[in-house]
Amino acid sequence: MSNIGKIKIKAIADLQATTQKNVQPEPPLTTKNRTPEQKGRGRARAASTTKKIQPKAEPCSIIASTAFKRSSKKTPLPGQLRIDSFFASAVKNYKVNMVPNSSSKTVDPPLAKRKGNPRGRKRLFEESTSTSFAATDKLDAIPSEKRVQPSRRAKGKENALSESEVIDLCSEDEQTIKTKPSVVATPCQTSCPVIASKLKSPEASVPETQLCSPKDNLCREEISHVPKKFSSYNSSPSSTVTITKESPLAKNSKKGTGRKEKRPKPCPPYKVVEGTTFCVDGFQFGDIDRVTHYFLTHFHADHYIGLTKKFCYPLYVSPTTARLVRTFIKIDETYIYEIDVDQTLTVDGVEVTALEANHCPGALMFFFKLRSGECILHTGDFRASADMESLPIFWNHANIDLLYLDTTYLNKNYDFCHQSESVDRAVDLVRVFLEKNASKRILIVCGSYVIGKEKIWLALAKEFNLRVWTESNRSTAVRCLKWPELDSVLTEDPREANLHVVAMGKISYPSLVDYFSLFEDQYDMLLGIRPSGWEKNTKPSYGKRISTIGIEYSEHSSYKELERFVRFLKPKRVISTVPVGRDLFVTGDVPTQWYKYEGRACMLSTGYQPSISTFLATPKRALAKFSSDIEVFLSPVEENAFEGNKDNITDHVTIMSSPTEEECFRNDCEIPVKNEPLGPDSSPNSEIVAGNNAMESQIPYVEIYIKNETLTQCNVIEVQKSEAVLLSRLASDASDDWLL
DNA sequence: GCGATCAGTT
DNA sequence: CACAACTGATCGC
Repeated sequence: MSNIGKIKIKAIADLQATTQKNVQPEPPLTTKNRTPEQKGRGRARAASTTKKIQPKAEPCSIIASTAFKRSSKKTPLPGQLRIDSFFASAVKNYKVNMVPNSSSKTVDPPLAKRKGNPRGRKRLFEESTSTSFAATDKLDAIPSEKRVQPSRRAKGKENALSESEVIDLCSEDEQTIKTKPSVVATPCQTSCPVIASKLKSPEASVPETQLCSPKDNLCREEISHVPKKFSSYNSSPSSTVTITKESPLAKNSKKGTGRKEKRPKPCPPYKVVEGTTFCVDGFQFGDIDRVTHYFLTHFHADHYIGLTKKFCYPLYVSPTTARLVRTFIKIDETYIYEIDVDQTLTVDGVEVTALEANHCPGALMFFFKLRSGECILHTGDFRASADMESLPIFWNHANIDLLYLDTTYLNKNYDFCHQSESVDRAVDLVRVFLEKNASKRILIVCGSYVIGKEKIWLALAKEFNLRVWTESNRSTAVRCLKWPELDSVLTEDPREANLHVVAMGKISYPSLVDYFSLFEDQYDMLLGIRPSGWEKNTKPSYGKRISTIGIEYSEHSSYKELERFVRFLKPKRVISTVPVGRDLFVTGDVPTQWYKYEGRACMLSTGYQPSISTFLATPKRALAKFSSDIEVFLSPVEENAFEGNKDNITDHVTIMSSPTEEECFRNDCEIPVKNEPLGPDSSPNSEIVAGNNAMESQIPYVEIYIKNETLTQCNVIEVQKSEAVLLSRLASDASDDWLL
């Protein structure tokens, strides 16, 4: 094959230089380029280091940062090549030359923090005690329509199993009922998770650094208010986690008061990460047997429900969520472990990496890499985006064994525009409204959750130069976000603000009528804004005094976004974490064709993979390390091109296009691959054909034959051979049945 | 005062 | 009517 017609477009070194790939910890971001959230993070950290022992901030403990600019595009650019085609069309004798093990980043565990005292008691979302305006409390209470509560149903009737029942999480398919383990640990063992970890098998024992440090004293102190835990720590170590039906949180049962025993809900299996003793977003199930660490993905009530100040296990949260938990729930500081976006901690031998979930502020996804090498992603609540496909961790860990997926909108009917479009639409509608009523004094009232939806009201405030007032609980929450732009528009005095942010439930006509009555003297009109996933195609309602507009705005993935995300990850298994009805045990059904690839036909899937250019632009993706004494081989093409002068080209391979292939493209015929016939799936529609026929000679190279008109001027791309190996690995994983 | 849990709201 | 995420109310301690 000749090199005629090949043009070297860009050395990978240049690409890497521009993307600061993999090598060093990311330099501090300039304020200018950071998102408010990121800015907040930095500040929060600086501010919070006074008391708390931070996890070791070794450079290697932070795998990578994805704090690069995120595109708002939902689909790859037209000219981009899709890597799924690359995977799918691997030639039949595709062989992979595995490199010497890349130096894996080892990460030190977050050190145990043992200090702090239980704090005083306070209600969640208590009323603020002081505002500059007397109406504030009144505002907080609006609307306070009294409802008569019907008589309540019997407690615990739903899913109530006998206390001797446990769920075996060996297999998601086989939830068998077993007898509760008879072994009960001592009070301190059971109440102190750190001690509890020690009781586990040797290989599962925690590092010294994770043990209770002021020797267990605190653990003992905790016993007094720690509910007794029924656990079996002497059972053999395995991936099995059992969940007791009876909870020690049923402290009432211990009091012998004769009161009917209160049992927590049984814990659905998807709350516990398989192969670990980690529970994600499951706090309402009492003590879960053998669960030693808890993770809270974000601070929304349906996720932290059950988390109270009595909580006494290690809790892993983002810094933002940590501030919210400290503020509203006040669990013992001892148990809060912060993990920031793109940070990796080793927890009980499991590498845990936090990823931005694109949900509400502080929302995380958790990527678990088990001792076994198994990789598990838990999305928490998230909104999938194409940008996530550039996350280095997905490229550096090509195999996801299990995906816990937020399937909130797992229905083809759910299709949302991008959040930026929602924001633009809100701004446009408000602008039109303001222009049409230019002579009027207008109060804008925007619905919101305690956290979430900030982008909408912040955009309005900035665009129209509005001051913002919000209810006291939300105001407190917003301060926890450490988002300077939000702080800068907020005011304590509702009279000073012409944009009020209130609970979503108050954005209804009758409620707004009541609300407006408080400000009639100050305004002529009120415009209510409802940002919600349900506001698709809803028409604004314009009234003489009260108007409302709905803004399609979702913080969960649309169906298409979900599909694309799952197709991108190609996990071996998927477990939905979203119940479809009232029964927490019944969750969504993720279409298996999104991730199960059987036979060749399935490998022709299109449309949901990132492009090669996305891959190349991914900052900090891992590069396999080559030691200097490994001889570097070149593809035959390169050898021809450089006539054996390997020294100049020692660390690259070639991704090249073939003139023959271009010709074939023009002629719409099959693409010949060097020395090999094409596999049957390499139809003319394949955009990229990858080949590596160098297994015999252990040559780490990959050739990618590009078939795309837009790249005819840039047919040859150099990549580092280690990247080629990574590509090979990805390709081989995706197409095992194409290997000899 | 606290936590559990329900119904109701958008 | 989907729904998530509250919000308010009651109950039992």
